[in-house]
Formats: sequence, structure tokens, C-alpha cells
Amino acid sequence: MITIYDIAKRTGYSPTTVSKVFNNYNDVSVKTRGKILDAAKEMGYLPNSHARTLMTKKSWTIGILFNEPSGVGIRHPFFNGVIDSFKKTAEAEGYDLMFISDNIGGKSSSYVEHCRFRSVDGVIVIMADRKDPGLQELLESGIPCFLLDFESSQAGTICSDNINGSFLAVQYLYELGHRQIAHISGGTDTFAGQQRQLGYEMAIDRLKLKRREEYITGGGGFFSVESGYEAMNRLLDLEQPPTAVLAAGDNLALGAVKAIRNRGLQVPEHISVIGFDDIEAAGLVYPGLTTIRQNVQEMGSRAAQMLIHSIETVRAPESVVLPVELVIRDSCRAI
Amino acid sequence: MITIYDIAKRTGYSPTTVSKVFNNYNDVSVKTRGKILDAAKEMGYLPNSHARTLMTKKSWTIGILFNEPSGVGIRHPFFNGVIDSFKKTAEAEGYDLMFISDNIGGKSSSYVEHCRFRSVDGVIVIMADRKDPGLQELLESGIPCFLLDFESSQAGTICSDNINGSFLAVQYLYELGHRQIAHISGGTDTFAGQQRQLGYEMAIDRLKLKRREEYITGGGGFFSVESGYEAMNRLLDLEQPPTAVLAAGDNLALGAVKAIRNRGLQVPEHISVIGFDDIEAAGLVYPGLTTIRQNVQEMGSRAAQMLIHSIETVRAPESVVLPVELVIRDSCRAI
DNA sequence: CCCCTTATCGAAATGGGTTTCGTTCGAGGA
DNA sequence: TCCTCGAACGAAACCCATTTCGATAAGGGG
Repeated sequence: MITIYDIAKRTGYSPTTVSKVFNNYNDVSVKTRGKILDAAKEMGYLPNSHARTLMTKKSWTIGILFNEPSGVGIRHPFFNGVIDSFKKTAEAEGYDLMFISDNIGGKSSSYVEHCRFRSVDGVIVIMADRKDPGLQELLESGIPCFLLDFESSQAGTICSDNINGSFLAVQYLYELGHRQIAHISGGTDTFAGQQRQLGYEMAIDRLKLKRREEYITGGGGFFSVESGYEAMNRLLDLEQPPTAVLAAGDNLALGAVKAIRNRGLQVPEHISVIGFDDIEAAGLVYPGLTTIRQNVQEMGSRAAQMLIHSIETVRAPESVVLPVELVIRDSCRAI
Repeated sequence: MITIYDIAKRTGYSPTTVSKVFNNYNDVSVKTRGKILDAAKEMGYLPNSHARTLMTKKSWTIGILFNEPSGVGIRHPFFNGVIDSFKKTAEAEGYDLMFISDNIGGKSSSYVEHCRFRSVDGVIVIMADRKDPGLQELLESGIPCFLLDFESSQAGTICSDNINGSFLAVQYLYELGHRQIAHISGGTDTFAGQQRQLGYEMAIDRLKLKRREEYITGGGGFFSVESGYEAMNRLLDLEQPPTAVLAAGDNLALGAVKAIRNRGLQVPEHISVIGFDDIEAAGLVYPGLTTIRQNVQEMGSRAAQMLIHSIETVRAPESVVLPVELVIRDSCRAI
């Protein structure tokens, strides 16, 4: 491995001067600078990020933290879209991404320990579980954090306008003539699940529909297809099943569609279903899933910008709410 | 930040001895070891990975390399499943994962440079493009590499038995009575695309079916839904359209189904479609997609094991081919 | 011709750990 | 009692870069 010492020896200058060249110090003459740069290129010099980090305390690394227990991780089509976008923006700003796990060297550890061990400059937290004590510890650690779909006074956050999204959905169903509208919830463990449920409830109230406890079901299994399937079965077992369902996520909605079809019923002929997220599959399935679209790309790149901003300048954390959009396909029909 | 020097001062031992404790040297007495460990725990000591890497030349980091130009990256449901599984195994072995991009600090660089800069111990390459010169350079760099769906003499590889997969699919269609079987190819830029096409051709020959050039189409857009859609349209425009189609990927198959439906035709009533991969959506869509299942989980964990093995021991790179399985759902029908 | 700037450069300390190689000391053998 | 040996520990070099601060020399002003 070529070091600044090798370049120093070759050019006759000191390692100090060589280092200064790469750090754009202005007390190096143009001629010297040129010679050193030439030698560096010729010798194939690359700085050693670890040595640099050791001195500067800056690793140019951002940690990605998934909620491990959920087990969904990087596979969820919404979240990996956000990560993809986040990654592009962060890399353009000079940061690399590293996964943060709950172990170091195979031995269990806290998130904070992992972050300190790797000295990441900041952390983006995806699919946060508000009950996770390790997450709380991280938020209080002083390490710059940014949270997706979460609320916190200690870190910046970004989320879609979940309440309005649910509202748009219910209103749409209402306009189609539906009055018995159920909600398959993502569970109140997650911020998004809770907000979407809240939006649903608010919409029901505002439209002066009858509020029924049994029309809200779900929970368990991080917005999974299976829990959508099970929840829908519960709704279908009701004495008076709903004529329309708002699912808190597209995966839940797809599970619901499957359950409906399993009973020999049709979507949207017998029951209308509307989802949330607009994952790729929503446009592929038959019938196309009407849903509330989150701006995945924007969410990822804004998150990156804001996290990096809070890494590079010490400021109070900012939060953003992104607008959502109703995407009409074929899974809802007028009654 | 607590260092071994702090612990040394506190316990009265030298930094050397403290370091030895953490590295399990056997020339430290049990008593000393206990005292140092106690102090470390009490003071909240964590080793500094960068300082350690600087000395040992080992970062306990594995780079993940996606083919950037394709733009699909982490979003593809097959590949992110593999990564998820890879991640779990690698982390259990003490390695963290970091994305390798084609730039350092925002300035464009080669993959090799990025790997050296971060001194990753090895690289897992996903969705490799055989025409990518940067990849060739990486393979020749001496950095331990492991490739998914690729063939190489310079690095270990893992792939599914693509040829047999296509064969199983064509045979299944044949047994259902189909004789006009087309192939939507993933393109010959990728190893998987090429192998699957080869398997298709071999099956056609072995079953003594008529080989038609116009029945092989596709390419472009890394196994995307759109290219499946376009390819299917081309097949439907033929004078004698096929009665069954083997798509080289589920996304291609889903695009094909969409194109078929767009013409007012039905799957499987008018045309049978079989995919490849068995992504989650395959089981969600209607009709359920019959497909060739790749063992995602196994692929990820085996890849991790084999890469780590080649990092830790100097040996000739190994390669593995994983068996595939026909998953029968509802998108194919007897003619 | 002298003094003070300014431009260039380098010595040395620093960051946090690892590893080689000595040193010390007490125990056991003769 | 002397010698040997192994157990336990530490000094120092090393990994590769950054940064402060001092040194030197050339140039400008009076």
C-alpha cells in the first residue's frame, strides 16, 4: 500500500507537505503541489480512510438501522426504495452506507455500541419500533439520527402525510357510495400504523359515518401480506362485513385481496380495497390496486440531505411531512 | 472516548497488557485479566475499529457491489432477498456490510479504489454486468470477491441451476400439451439471462420442438416489468403467437401477463405464462404465477460463508450451483 | 542596508490500538 | 545454594494520516 511517506520519499518533500496537498492547504507552492500530485497518481496513491478517521474523528459513513426483530428489513419494497434513493444522495455528498446491526463481531451489542465502534457520523433509522429500548438509547446518545415514519424531539424525522392519506382514501370510498368502510391497521406499535389509523378514524367521524370497533383490525407482522390476509378474514367473518376496506399498507391490501378471493368473492365487484404506499406490485396485480402513493424517492433524498445537514452543522433537528397522492386503479368500485 | 490508555491508567497496568486481554493473549494472569475486564466494563470501553484496522489490515467489513448503471440495485425483490440472507450470515460471523459505489467522497472512482480506500476484506458482487470493465479490474485486483449469477475463474461464484430451471419449465409446458413455447429472455449481457435462454433452447431441441428465432425475444432493462411487457407485445404481434411463454424472470413474466391482459386475452385460458425466481409478488398476483423457485435464503447464506471462507483462508475460489424447483400455481393450463 | 512580512516547508505530537521482544521474578530441580 | 525455566508484564516500534507551530528564506518598504 502506497502511503504519503512513500510519496514524500519519492518527491523529496516531507509527509506533512504531501498531506497538505491532499487537504488543499494553501501554504504549498503550485510547483510542489504539481510534483506531489503527479507522483501520487503515478504511484497509485489512495488515502487510508481508517488512518484519516482516527485523526479527524470523521468516518464519512452513515449507518442504516433496520428494526431487526421485525425481520422484514431490506426486503420491504417501500423501505428499500427509500434506501435506494437515500444511498444515491448520500453517496453524492461523499458518505458511504453501512448496516448497523445489534452485534459486534458476532457478539450481541447495542446499536449505540455498534455505532461508536464503527464511528459512523450519523444514522438513518428505518422501520423504527417505538418500544425498542435500544432505539431510545441511540436517540439519547448524541449521535446524529434521522428517523423515517417516527416522531421525536431528539432527532430529525420525515414521514408522509399519513393522516391526510387515510383521509383521502376514506373520502374516495365515501364518494363511491361506500358507508361500511373498514380499516386493516398496521398496528399502533409503529408511527405510520398509528397515524393512518388516526386518519381513518378522523375521516369516519368527519363524514359522520358510524364508528365500529370491529371495523378496525390488524396488527402483528409489520405490514405483512399474511397479517392482511388474516385481518381480512376476520372482517369477512363479521355479521355485517364492510363493503370497502382501507389497508394501512399495500402488502396488507394484497393479503386482503387474496383473502377475499379465497372466499369466492371478487375485488372490486363485491368489496373495494384501497392500499397505502404504492409499491411496485400495486400496479402489477390484477385488479390494479388503488392506493395512496408515498413519494419514495423524495423521502430518501430529503432524509439524506437533512441527516447530512444535521451532521455537518449543529442545529436543532428538523422534521418534514411529505404530501401524498391518491392513485386510482381498479380495486375500488362505486356501490 | 475511553481508550486502552484510560484503562491502563485506572488499573495500573500498561496499555500493552490491556490490549492483550482483549485479544486473548495467554500471558496475562487470570487476576489481572479480571481486573482489566471489570474496569473496561465499568468505564464503558469500546475498541476503536479504525485504529484496529490500521494495525491489523483487517476491517471486518464486506463490500456490497451492485451494478450501478442498471439502476435497479437494492430494489429488485430477488436480489434484496439474497442480500438480506447474506447480511444475517455475515453479521453472525462478525462482518459488517458496506455499499461500494463508483465514487469516493463524491468524486468518481473505480470499484477497486473504493474498496482499497475503505479496506474492505472482501466484496460480494450482485447483478454483475460482464461488460463492466470496472468489474474486471476488481476481479483481478486480488481483493477476495464473490459473484452472484456469474462465471469466473478468478472468484468464487454461486448461481441457481438456471439451465435445468428453464428445462423444467419448458418440460412442464410440454407436458401440458404446449408446442408453441416462446422465451422472454433476460438478455445475454447477464449470466443468468444467457443460461436461462440456453436451457430453453436445449429443452426445445431435446423435446424435438421446432426452433423459431422469433420466439426468443426480450433483452434490455435488467429483467424489468417493462421489458417483459414490451417483449410480450412483440410475441403477440407474431403471425403465429405462442401458446405458452417462459419468462427469464418473474418481473418479466408479470409484465408479460399485463401485456396479454391488455389485449383482452386471459392467462392461463389463452396463454400460459411461467416465470423464474419466485419473488413474493408471484404468489400474490392473480392468477398466481407458476414459476421456477430459486433458493434465495440459501444463496445468500452460502455466498456469505464461501466469501468469508475465502477471506480467511487462502484457497482457490469455489463455485456452487443451487438446485431449483418448479412451483405450480395458476398461470399455466393444459392446452 | 536593515527590519518586517509573507510564502513555503517540515518536525513533532497526536489518534488508538497491536505485536515483537525484553525484562523481571518466583518456583522447582540438582 | 545456584541455576534454569516459565509466567507475567511492559517498552517501543508500528500502522497512516492530520495539524499545530516553528523555522527558513525571499521579497518589500523605509
